[in-house]
Amino acid sequence: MTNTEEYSRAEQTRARLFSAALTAFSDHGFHGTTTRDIASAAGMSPAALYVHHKSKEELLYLISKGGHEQVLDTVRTTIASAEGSGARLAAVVRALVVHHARAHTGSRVVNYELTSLSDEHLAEVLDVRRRIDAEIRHLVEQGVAEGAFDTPDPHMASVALLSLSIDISRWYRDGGSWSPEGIADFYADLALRMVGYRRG
Amino acid sequence: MTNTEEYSRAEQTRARLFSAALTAFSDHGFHGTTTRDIASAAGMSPAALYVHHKSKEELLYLISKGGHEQVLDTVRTTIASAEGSGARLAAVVRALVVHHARAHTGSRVVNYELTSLSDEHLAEVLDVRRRIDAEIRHLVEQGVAEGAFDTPDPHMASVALLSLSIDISRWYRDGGSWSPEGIADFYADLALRMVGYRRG
DNA sequence: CCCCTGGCTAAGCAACTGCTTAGTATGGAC
DNA sequence: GTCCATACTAAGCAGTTGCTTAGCCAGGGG
Repeated sequence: MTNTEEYSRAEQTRARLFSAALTAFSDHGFHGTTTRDIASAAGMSPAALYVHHKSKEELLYLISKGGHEQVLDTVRTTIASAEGSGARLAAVVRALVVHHARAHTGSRVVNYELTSLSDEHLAEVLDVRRRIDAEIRHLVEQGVAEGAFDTPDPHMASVALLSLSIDISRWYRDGGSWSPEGIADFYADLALRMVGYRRG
Repeated sequence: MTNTEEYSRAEQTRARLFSAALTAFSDHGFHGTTTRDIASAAGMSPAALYVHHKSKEELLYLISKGGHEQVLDTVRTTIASAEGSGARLAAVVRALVVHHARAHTGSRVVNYELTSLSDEHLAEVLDVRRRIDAEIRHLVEQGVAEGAFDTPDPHMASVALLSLSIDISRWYRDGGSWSPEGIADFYADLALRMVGYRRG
């Protein structure tokens, strides 16, 4: 091993290919992106991609899986760090909004390119997705059980909450008049209204 | 003219190509769909596509433009047919939800394949989109002016309302346990909560 | 000094892409 | 019956696709 640095040369190259693929997939879609696009954006020849990754699809898989796991992690950490259903929901929505706005490029790939994954990879990603859904659903159901929330359908409400956050990656643009944090504050309030939160 | 029927043979063929393209674009994306896919799904040779359409992109344009115009039309008609800001908002959201659920295949293309349009076509479609946004924004602003709605940011609230409706086309699946109408009723209530509606 | 390994490239293959060309079948007008 | 516009197809062209092959090159260990 020649790895005296924190990250080996191979790891740095892999990271460059990863982020080149992420940007390209976000801008032109998976099928609209060529391996030559990715390689040249990473400053390498097309063949170099295959030194570090099995296929173009594997890059999409790494992006999708990693992106979903990051969201799941954020949700779990946020829920654990707040007390009370109202504060928890507000904090989670805030975190989800900030994430989907700041990382809107990656989030677009994560949420809109799933159909280009292989069956096995898709199943894996959908599994993480189900865990994210479950976290939000439990949070809303707990709030209702406690009497802090009032909604006729906790499941549908949780779908709507996640939906609202995810869709930010579709319309958010850098340099607009709304900051991720500004949207997050507004959406956190919106979320409490949606679940019929009443101060306890 | 040989057109004794209501629709000429050419019009029927164009419609078949249109709906074949719509399904294919929705399933595999614009770049993931080949002209051969579209033609064979419509029961024709690849060359037949070019008898009726200038290019593959033109089909996407027709789908996107038509889809957006249909939404604008629905929104305007619905607003005109209801009285009072609360009833209007509920009716519009209901209509938007039903549309994006029933026509989720087409709506996916309409909302997620815009980047594959030519610059001119994209500009045209974004123009219709801006008019849809404006309708919703005016509706919310009017409700606030009347004192029927209470929200700290009518513009952001209207973006959230549209966002929630559009994202249905991403997650809705036929044959699930939720009907378009069931979701619509829930979302109409959600919308009123989001804008802080108070009975007047 | 030589060699070997990890990281990379030039060249290219077979399949596929959007779209065109040149031509065929059909059915109504006259 | 002849004509002709309309609706279509078989074949193919030039460029592009994902990915492979064969080999080059730097640099550390022996």
